[in-house]
Amino acid sequence: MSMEKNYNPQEAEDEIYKAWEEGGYFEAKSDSNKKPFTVVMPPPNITGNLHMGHALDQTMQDIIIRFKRMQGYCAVWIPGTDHASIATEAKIVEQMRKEGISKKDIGRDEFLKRAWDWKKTYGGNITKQLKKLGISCDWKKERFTMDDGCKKAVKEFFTRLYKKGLIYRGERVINWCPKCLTSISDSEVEHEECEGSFWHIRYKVVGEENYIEVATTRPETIFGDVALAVNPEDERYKDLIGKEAIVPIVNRKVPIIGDSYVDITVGTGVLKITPAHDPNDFEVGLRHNLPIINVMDERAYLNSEALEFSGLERYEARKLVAEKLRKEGHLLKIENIKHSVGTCYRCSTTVEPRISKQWFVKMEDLAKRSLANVKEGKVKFIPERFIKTYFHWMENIKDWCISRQLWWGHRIPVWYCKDCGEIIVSKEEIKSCGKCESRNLEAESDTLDTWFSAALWPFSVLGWPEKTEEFNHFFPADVLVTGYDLIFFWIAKMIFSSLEMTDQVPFSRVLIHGLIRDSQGRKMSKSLGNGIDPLEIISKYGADALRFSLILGNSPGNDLKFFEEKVEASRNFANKIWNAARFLKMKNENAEKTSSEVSSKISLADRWILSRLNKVISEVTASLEKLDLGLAAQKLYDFVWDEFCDWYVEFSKLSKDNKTLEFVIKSILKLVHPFMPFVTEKIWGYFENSSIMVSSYPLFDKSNIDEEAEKEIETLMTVIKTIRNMRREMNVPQGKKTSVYIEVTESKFINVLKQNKDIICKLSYAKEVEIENSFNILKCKTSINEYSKIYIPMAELIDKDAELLKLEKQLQISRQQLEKAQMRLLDKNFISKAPENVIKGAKDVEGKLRSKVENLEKSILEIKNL
RNA sequence: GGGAGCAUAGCUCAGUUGGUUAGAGCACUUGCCUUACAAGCAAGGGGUCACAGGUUCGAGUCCUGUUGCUCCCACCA
Repeated sequence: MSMEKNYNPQEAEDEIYKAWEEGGYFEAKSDSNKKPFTVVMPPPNITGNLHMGHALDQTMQDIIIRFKRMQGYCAVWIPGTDHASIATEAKIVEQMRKEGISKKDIGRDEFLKRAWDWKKTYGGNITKQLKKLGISCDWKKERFTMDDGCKKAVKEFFTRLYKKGLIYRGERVINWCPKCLTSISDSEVEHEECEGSFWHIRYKVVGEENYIEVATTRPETIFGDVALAVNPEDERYKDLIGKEAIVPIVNRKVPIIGDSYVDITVGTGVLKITPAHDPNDFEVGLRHNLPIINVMDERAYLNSEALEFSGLERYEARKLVAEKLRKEGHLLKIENIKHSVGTCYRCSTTVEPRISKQWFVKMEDLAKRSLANVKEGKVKFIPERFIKTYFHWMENIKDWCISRQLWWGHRIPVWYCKDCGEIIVSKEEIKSCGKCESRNLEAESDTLDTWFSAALWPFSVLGWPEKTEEFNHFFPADVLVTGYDLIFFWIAKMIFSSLEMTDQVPFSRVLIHGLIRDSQGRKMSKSLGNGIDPLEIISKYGADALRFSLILGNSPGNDLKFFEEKVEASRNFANKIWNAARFLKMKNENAEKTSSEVSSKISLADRWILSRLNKVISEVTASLEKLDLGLAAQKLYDFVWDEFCDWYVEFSKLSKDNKTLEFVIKSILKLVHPFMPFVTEKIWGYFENSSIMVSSYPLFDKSNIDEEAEKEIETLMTVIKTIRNMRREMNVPQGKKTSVYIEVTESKFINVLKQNKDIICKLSYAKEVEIENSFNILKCKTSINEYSKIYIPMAELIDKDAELLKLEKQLQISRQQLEKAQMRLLDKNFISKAPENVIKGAKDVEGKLRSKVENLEKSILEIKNL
């Protein structure tokens, strides 16, 4: 089968992926006696569509796992999806809204049935899309965060923490999303800087004529005011402590209290205390035994506490309350300020602090332990700097609110006895109260934070809490790949959960990547409409091109801007490899036809490329071991394109022996395979009967390192480049062959140059090449490098003056460089302090420059004497 | 308020533990359909590595400060 002129990914990819799956190459057996290497996939949301972030994340994991698999590890990559409780529930609710029904209309069971149906229909979309990227995860091990195994793990986790006293239920002011209608945790709140106002309101002091001025950003919560607070140290107000003030509009008498929480420098230094609507006010309220008045419902509409404002939405109410305050003369002024507002990370609605009963995980001890383990280096962050982010967060962590007022999710395994009030926490379904034997039980209706189950992912996917062979073999994971935006949401939670449940860290290294932005550096988002669909890019350029462009030249942890041009360049690279292979194939076929004898003697070019290949193998392997994927890709790109294609392939056109060519191409295919799995597999198929996936990764072979050959080839290249450059300067068209005379000034290279005359001749487009120690040729175009002086006889084209000018300019530059180099060598400090190899390098440079200067001087003299 | 990152060619970015002449891709100029590849080949132009100090024989790289941009965290009502 012949190879087309250009590689066509569209035709190849799906077929290859199918063959891989059918071949079972993605599967890892836990009974394998190979050393395990484990990667656990961050589960994409079932509601999600493939975006560039996934593409990056998945590609990185795939490169690592393919590399390790080829190295001979029992490499397993476990895929799965996340139930994404808020996002999915919102989707179902929206779907129902279109049908004109609500959650209440159909009830919990019917709702869950719909949700599961939805999951069955659409939940697999994202996995289908992932496959387009060519990822080699073990689909037979695919999991879902709400499958039976995960349910078991969640119950185990919850009950064990509860028994240890690490989970508790309590009434707190939590973050409430009035749109999603659920509590959310601190990490699910995003802070946004926005324009706001300070409303300065006066409160009358009871029994006195004076007023106190209070500044607030939220006048609508005035109905929940239960005190005014000042700092006891504040000279302006300390006499007021113990007195009472009257809340305007509601005309309620409230105490004026002293609390050191109040910041003297902020606003007027007086704070209105609204315990139901601010977490700090809540704390103040606790300290001073104040009542709690909730003035809003779950949608953030004012309730009956708000008098005539009841039933109004919070922003509407804010306006009207301020207006009434103004009319009554209590509004002193409005000051424009910038302040930060918490918003829901799912729907961007401004969160409402809300008092309610919720379940919490006590974080202090868990955080301490996970901090200690990371500090000991049991989990390494790549790049390292993110460890600081992690430490800072862990050191300042507060209890984690885990209950959600949603239906789609893991139901909290708790029952309340309606008779004796007992709280029963159990992994099993409970029918009667263990204390009073009453059967009058009520199950907890809340579900758990999605991240609660995600926290267990690295071990729940391996069968935990059951004692499975897989868990023993594959846990803990070796690498976790994810974005820096998930450090708090996920990485931190996995670490403490794993330590608590398994006494081990969940993974030894975390590879953190950045965000993908559009070409202007903006986040890709639905609202901006600047998202680029990876599937479209794949269908246009192929998955390999997309993968490579996301990896090439990117260092870990940095954001990256997406440019289609880069994908194009990557596609061209795939095509370049394709064509190198095509060249080999054609060459092999021709050789068969002519069936001429090939010499078994290994040529200089062969020695050189094998030496270079082995250095590249060693460098790329080292980069991949360090998880520096971008650097590895860059090294491969440079080697394949510049050294192999541009030089070696050209050299090989003069040789009948294809052995080294074939060996190097096959090695390149293997090295590139983790990055570009499809094109390498496709090409491999033209030469081998097996899959490249089961081939072994190239090993560094020290015996192939040949410094002499490298040095000699470098000399050849320099000479060839000089000739090409001369031709270009003289405007000799590519097709026109010239004679070339090479006067070798560095005599040790004369044999090499002579032996490889044919190479020089071909690659410098020469008619004939003469190589000697000296020539006596006049009226020639000349050029000088450190090894030689080159003549091209094109007398009619030579402008003597111009030539002189050029050479003199060159001489001047070279002299300056030489002078600098000599100064260095004369510097006693340098000679005594610099390491030997550096001094040797400096001497080499000086030698080269000196001979170049000498050559130039000689040439100038010759031309002058013409 | 605290922390982190970035600043290198027109654009996007690499640049290992400091080592001398700072790289790549894209873009640009010029010439080539040289039978692997025009998705290509060859040659070329373009950089006081943000600024100011310091350490060092030697600094894009390490230290200090300044400026500009970005992000994260935080209970200033």
